[in-house]
Amino acid sequence: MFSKACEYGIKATIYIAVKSMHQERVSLKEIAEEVNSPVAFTAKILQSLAKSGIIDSHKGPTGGFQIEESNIDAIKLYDIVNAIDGEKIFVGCGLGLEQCDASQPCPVHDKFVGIRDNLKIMLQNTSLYELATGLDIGLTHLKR
Amino acid sequence: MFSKACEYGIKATIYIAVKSMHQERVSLKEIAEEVNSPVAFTAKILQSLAKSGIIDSHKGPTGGFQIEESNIDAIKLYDIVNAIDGEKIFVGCGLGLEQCDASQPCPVHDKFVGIRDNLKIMLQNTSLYELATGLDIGLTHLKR
DNA sequence: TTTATTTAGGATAAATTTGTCCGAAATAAG
DNA sequence: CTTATTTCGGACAAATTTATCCTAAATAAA
Ligand code: FES
Ligand code: FES
Repeated sequence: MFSKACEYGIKATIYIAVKSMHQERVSLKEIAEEVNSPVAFTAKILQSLAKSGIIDSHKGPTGGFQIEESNIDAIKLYDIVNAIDGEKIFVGCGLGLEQCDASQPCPVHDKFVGIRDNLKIMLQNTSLYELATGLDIGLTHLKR
Repeated sequence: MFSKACEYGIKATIYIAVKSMHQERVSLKEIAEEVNSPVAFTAKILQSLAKSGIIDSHKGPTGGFQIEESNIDAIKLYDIVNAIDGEKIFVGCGLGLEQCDASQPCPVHDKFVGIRDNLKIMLQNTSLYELATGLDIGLTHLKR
């Protein structure tokens, strides 16, 4: 469904959000530990999320990653997935035709579009805030 | 969403079904052309589908692939996806946790399970027969 | 029986994704 | 200013997926 990079990116962003809601910046190392992801690979992903403007990064001692608290509710799961995996999952043909086009549909078009749109809507309606809150109160988990 | 192998496999199977409904066997070469897929790679996929019992293969002149006509309605899209990509897409965690478990859920669990289950149900309810019929009457297309 | 045709299957290669390493740049603190 | 810490960014490596090549095996027909 999502790439590994995207899975790590989502988990990392949620963890950063939790810390940010407690006015704490968090280091790459801590993130990778909490999210159970390879450190250097996670660094790349966070770098790209920072460039996308979803998270903020600061170098040097006391540096690390954070998310402006006022943004946490506005950031949707959709934004993270779109930033890392791109929009292909939201607009691409289920059978890999170069273009998904209702006027020239593939055999699964009608049935696939519904699922694809539901996924998109779900991601657009899911805020980083609610995901972070669930984690913060111990309702959900980032590793097992 | 699906792997390339799965996309090719679905398209190939639908094409074979159409031909089988007209009592025709079809060669690898023809399939790859109609499906716009690499010949040798398609061969591997068809080989595995044959081993899974979804399609039948015959060697030699006049050989090729076919599907027993009485099975075309019983075969579901789910069977093809499951044979090629496995069940991970139907039971796996959206964030890649080793196990999707409602008693130890990841942050997206509740929202993800709905999408995942809808996909599964859709695939289970979609027969090869209806996909092949749509293609046969020119309503849908395997390439553009 | 010989030949032509077609799938089976193993080895290999290319492309992509995932993951590592290391020096550079920024920056906080002594 | 110096040092320690942390992210940045490029090069590189490993793993996986996608794709190719070639020979073997089966088999239909001359
Ligand atoms: S054309 Fe294939 S999903 Fe729309
Ligand atoms: S635990 Fe992640 S989807 Fe169920």
